[in-house]
Amino acid sequence: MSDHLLEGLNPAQREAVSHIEGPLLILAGPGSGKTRVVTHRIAWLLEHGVAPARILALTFTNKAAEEMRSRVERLVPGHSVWVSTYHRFAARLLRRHAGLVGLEENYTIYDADMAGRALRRAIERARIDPAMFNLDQIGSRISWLKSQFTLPEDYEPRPGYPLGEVVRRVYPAYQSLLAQSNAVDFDDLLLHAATILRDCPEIRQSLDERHQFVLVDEYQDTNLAQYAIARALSVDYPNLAVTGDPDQSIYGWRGAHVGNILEFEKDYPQVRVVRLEQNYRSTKSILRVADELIARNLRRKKKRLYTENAQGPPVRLVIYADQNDEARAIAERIAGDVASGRRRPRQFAVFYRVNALSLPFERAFRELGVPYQLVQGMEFFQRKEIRDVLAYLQVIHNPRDDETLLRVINTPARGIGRTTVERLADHGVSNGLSLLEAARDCRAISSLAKRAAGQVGKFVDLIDRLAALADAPMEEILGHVLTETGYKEQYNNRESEEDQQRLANIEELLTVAREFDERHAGEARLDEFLEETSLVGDTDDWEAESDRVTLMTLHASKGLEFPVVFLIAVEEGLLPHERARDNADQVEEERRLMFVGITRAREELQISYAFQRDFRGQRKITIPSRFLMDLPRREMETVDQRDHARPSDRESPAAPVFAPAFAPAATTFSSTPSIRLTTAAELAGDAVLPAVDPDEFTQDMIVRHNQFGLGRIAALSGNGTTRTATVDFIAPPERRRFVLSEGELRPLKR
DNA sequence: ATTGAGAGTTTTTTT
DNA sequence: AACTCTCAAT
Repeated sequence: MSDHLLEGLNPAQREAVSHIEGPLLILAGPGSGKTRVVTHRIAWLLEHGVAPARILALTFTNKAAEEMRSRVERLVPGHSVWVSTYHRFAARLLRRHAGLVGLEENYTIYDADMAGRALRRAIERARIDPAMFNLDQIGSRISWLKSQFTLPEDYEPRPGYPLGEVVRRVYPAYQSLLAQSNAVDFDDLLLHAATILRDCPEIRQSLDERHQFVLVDEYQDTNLAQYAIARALSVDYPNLAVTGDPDQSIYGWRGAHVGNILEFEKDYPQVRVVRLEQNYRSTKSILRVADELIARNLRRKKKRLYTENAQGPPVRLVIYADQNDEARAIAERIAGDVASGRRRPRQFAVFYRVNALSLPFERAFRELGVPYQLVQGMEFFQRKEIRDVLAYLQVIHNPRDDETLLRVINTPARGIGRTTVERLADHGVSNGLSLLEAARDCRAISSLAKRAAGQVGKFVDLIDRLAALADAPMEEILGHVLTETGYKEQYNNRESEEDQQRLANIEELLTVAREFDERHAGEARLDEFLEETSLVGDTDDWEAESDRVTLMTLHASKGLEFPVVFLIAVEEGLLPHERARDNADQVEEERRLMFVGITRAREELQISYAFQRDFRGQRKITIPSRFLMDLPRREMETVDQRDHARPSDRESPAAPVFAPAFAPAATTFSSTPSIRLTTAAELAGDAVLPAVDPDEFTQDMIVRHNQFGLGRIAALSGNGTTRTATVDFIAPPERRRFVLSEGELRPLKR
């Protein structure tokens, strides 16, 4: 009856899909059809009589959750299986049992920014000199402890470890500050949930019973708190199925515990282990390089990877003269393939270890008119203006939240300065009041200036007016927030690009609210809206559909695939990163990171490094990465591109002036002496292009235009100054005509 | 309350 | 190089 679910699967995949009861460990190599197996298994469970409400699938990202949900939906339309991120699951659990960990159900979830503010105050309160350690160091240490399921009272720092001593004092102060504001940070969601499950047998039992079949994705990335949650749900009903690949564990630095997957068999001795080793993604050439590399890691479960895919072209290993040549040559290679119609921009990806390496590529792509998207940057809900506006909603929902109140009390500026705030806070502390309550007393606080008291009074009235709307639709509440706080007004009269963008973002937020209202017709709830907006993440906004070259860090690339991958800057200090150098475990993690990058490639892979690189304002001769020694070099194509390089000891001028990359590229792949050809007039900013004789243009020639990017000449007509060309542009695809003597078009190559 | 100089940093970041 | 943070001056 459910044989269709096994169709087209290999024996290992079938074994995993048709497994029903008992613990299951799926070791899934890259490109082995893991998601397919997991979704088919859910469908299989449903077809074999498991009630949808008994199934819980936990993922790390919203994106993964969304993907899983929709793929199950395709197999079993109308299913109601709960697919959730760990954090969302924990947030729900916490909302029902907040009291058990000293919270109220209307608690606020702090994002990184708010958590940082709270931490700053906690450091002050613990009387630690903030200059001793930077905020991030302390913050990430606390975050690490939380991921290890270590509560403040359990923390014993190593003696003689100064940061540990500081953390020992700050951590409890930070936690009590959060508790006082009835707030949690991201780590707390997991920590509190795990604590409740550990300390309350009845709750644990009932949830275990409710979620009899638990599936966990990317198990190699679970930290101890997450592990505790998954295990607590699988005691009486040990139908825990985890999937993962130890070789793709790249979040150890955040507390992910590879041991969780390596030791799963100890936790559940009767576990069924299924290995998905056949790769359906990459060519033999690529997979072989990946396999050789990862085999050098000592602490791993041996796994052989194989594929029945084609051999494919050899993996290329290229050395460039410097970072600009690297970027330039790769951009040209991509531009060429796109222009010739061989590939689309979306088929390419460039991976690097740190975000700072993207710069030369952005410049090169822009100059060549190649569309690209940078996966990074500030995601919508983290933008300041959005956070500011949402902060008002948080205050309405959780009036005890001092931290957030501090954020909004003078945003936009309303004459409540630091001294005023301090006096309010003093009054609050000495009378056991929250900041908002203290503010209500403003007229009774003697230290407060008349004028200041008046401003505070107005602010309290404002909050009260907004709070009266708490049950209204989100769009309405937000509308009032925007007008009554004057937040929108402060941008209205300005014209700078930045402010216009902010206004547009605020408009966009209103749209988000409207959609939320529609989805929750009639009973839009503030708490759900806040939960939703707090727990949406980054990289969720990477668009697979848009036809652009992707630029991203190796970390961000996990879970994705591209026909052609360029892995750049494979140099000591960058990959492996210098911070990992002295620690064998960390070097192994760096190697896994490279493994992840390599295995994203389907058809073509190029690994490169530069002879010399400018980084952090310093020019250095690089040392090729030790990982290059781990590769099967004989089976690869090694290319030394340094000779083609232009001398690089001159300054690179600002890009826009030279935006027209009329650099005649000599041959494929070689870099071009573009800036060398710059004339004095161009240096002066006139951007006078060297004239191109209209007759030089030929049918099918690849040309570029400053505004429209790359295109191909579809037709030519006329002669001399009236000669015109019809050009088909690539992205976006459109056709335009040009009079060639006007000089807007340049051949890509001459 | 906002600006600016000067100093100090600098990975990766699913939530 | 580019960013953030701090502190002091306006």
